[in-house]
Amino acid sequence: MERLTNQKQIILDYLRNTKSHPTAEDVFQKVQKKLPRISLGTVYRNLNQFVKKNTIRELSGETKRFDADTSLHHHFICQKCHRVIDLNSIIISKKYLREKFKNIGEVKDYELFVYGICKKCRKL
Amino acid sequence: MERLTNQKQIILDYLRNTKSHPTAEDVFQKVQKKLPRISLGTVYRNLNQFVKKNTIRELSGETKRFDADTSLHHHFICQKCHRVIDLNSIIISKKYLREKFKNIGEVKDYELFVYGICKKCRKL
DNA sequence: ATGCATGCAAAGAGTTTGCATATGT
DNA sequence: ACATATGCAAACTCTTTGCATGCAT
Repeated sequence: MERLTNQKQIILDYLRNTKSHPTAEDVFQKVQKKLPRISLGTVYRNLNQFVKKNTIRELSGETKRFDADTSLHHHFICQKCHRVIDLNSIIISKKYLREKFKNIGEVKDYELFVYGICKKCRKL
Repeated sequence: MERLTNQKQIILDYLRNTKSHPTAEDVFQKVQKKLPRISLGTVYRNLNQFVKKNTIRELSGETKRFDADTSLHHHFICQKCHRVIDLNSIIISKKYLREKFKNIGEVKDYELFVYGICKKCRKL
């Protein structure tokens, strides 16, 4: 059976309390403050385990990022500061896509990335 | 000024004549058949140059893939064979997104990934 | 002739893995 | 007690880069 370790709890806690879509390295650095002896390998192993169990989801992009919010939502990626911002409005329904692309394959999921310059960077 | 080499021409030719959204390694292996002495480094350098010039586009995902079709279209990614299939119908307009997310940032582009099991794999 | 591009090999990121040890159940 | 998880380091994959040489302009 899977075991609930301190490392796991703290990693998951961090992911659930941030909206920053951190990379594995980010997670490592944050978690390290609470568990100085944790290793990057452990972070990777746990992140991958969480993804497999669908506890978190992985965002593909230049660098992989992780998101503890597995509900249907999308992302805005700033082309300047590379920040990832949640887009909470659902833009397309899965049902619609399923119907639309039934001759391509069986649609399981979808992900929309919107690229641009975020408000903060726009101001600079 | 940028120089047009044999290597560049053959790489671009290959990209323009395939719909397979190859990875850098794929490109290398194909191009190697015509230019046995080409190096992976050259392939990477040229792909990056093309992306910068907007001659091709880069698809983010588990592994980076490249697409010589820079027009607005989306992708279906098979979760089994990892094939990338073009989805040619435009599902959302850029204008719509621009308006919808104007309080988040300035929308420049967007990319829709639809995940699922492709027809071919479905049959297995 | 000039300087951008190439091949090669080495170096860098990011990620995974083997192994002995530690720890949750 | 026992199996899973950890820390550490080595290994792997993907990508970039430095350098001497080649080649397009």
